[in-house]
Amino acid sequence: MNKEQKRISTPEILFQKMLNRIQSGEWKIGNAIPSERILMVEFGTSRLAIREALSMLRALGVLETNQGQGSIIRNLDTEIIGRLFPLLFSLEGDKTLEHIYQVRLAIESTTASMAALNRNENDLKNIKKTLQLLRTQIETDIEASIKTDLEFHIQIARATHNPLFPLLLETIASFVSYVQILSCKDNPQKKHKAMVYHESIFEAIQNQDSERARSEMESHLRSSANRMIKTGIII
Amino acid sequence: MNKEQKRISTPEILFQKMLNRIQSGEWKIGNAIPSERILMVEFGTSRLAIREALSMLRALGVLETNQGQGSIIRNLDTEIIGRLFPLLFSLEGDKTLEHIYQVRLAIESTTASMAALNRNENDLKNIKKTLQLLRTQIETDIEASIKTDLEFHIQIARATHNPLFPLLLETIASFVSYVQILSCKDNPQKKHKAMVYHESIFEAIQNQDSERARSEMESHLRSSANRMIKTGIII
DNA sequence: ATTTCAAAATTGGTAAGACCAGTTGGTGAA
DNA sequence: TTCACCAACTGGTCTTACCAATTTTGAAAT
Repeated sequence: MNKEQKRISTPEILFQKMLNRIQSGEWKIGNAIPSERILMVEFGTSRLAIREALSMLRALGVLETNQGQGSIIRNLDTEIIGRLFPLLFSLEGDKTLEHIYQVRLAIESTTASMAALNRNENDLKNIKKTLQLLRTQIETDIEASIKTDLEFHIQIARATHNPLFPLLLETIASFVSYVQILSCKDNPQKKHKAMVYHESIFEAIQNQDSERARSEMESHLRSSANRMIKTGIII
Repeated sequence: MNKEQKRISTPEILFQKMLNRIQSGEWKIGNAIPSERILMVEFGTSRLAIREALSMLRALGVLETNQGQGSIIRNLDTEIIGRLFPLLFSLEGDKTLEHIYQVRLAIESTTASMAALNRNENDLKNIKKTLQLLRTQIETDIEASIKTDLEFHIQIARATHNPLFPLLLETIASFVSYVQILSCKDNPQKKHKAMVYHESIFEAIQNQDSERARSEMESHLRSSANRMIKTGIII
């Protein structure tokens, strides 16, 4: 029983038309698009429909709007993927701590290795700075050090010069940070151990030793994963 | 000179709030959300703002709306993400492609290895069936074989028994399926080569040889990534 | 009592008009 | 010339009204 074609609403049509204009180059990236009032007469529709279509473009990250100025077309990079990842992950059930760590292991053993090959001096400087911050925080402010720890890993991901890796990592990590806080407290021995790993990873990346970077990262993650899973803390 | 915080518009806020409701499970997938009139009083805002927020959700594919019925929360299928791909072509089309392949490599070299260790007989049966289907399709129906190819990779990801891997892979892969269709046409030699890799990967998983599974998968992906990037196919 | 079917109520879709809130640029005063 | 202020843009929001599709209701016919 073939249902009728679903009526396509006006904003939907406008959305498609605008998308076409962008793809065809009629609306160039970086340039401003006509004002809502103008679009209104141009498309022969109400402002409401225009605004809803623009909202859709905004939701996708193709459009950036500022009051008083207008809207400009943005270059839609891989950021959109990052925007959708959290949604995908939260809607799908069944995340155990172990699952998350397996993914993290897959991602980070690669980022460590790639970072060792692709890092430039600036990357190195950033990672080093974060590492130093971590070194002091780990003795004083546990909660802050968790954040810095994540930042350290993200810095490494950035050094791959593939924007997807930091995005992915942030998404994944948002699921575990809570646990880390509970786990790391009052465990000076473990803290020290983690710090040693961090230093080793940094060294390997500095020396562009991709294999060692990968294996140190693996050991680091495995050890912290084990610790947490053993303590039985589930998110 | 720190710019003021950009004013966040009402629809934007509503969008976030609604997203939270979805993620928190207050609005369940498959269920209808309250009508626009009700949301209007609930959030204490005008219907316009509500509608713009709903438009954003629609644009992301999390909401499906039908006149006279209302709106229901959709499970965000990874397919919709693939639809966005044509948007991220502009300047960095090939670079984006490369980035995606790097992530795929990170994920799949791990899934192959893990699958070799964790697969059970049922997994094996599924993979084998898909592989056989692929063998026949690759001679006859290219388009279908692209889908089956992806299915093969996802089967492997499933065999890790970590649900995050297939999810991740689907997301990533949905971006490239477009390209593959264009790329694989009329290239019997490459098709054969890909098939050989597939067989090898399967063998390794069957024999629970995790190291070989990893390396075969790596070679496979590298070779197909190279092919596509070299041919310079941009959508 | 059950079935049927048309009217009513409910849902989203669209329009028009008014006004608020930032930004820009021009114009007049210092 | 320089500075301050005031239009005239821009998007942001609300109200009201009405259209269109669907579902629900309830009364009439069986």
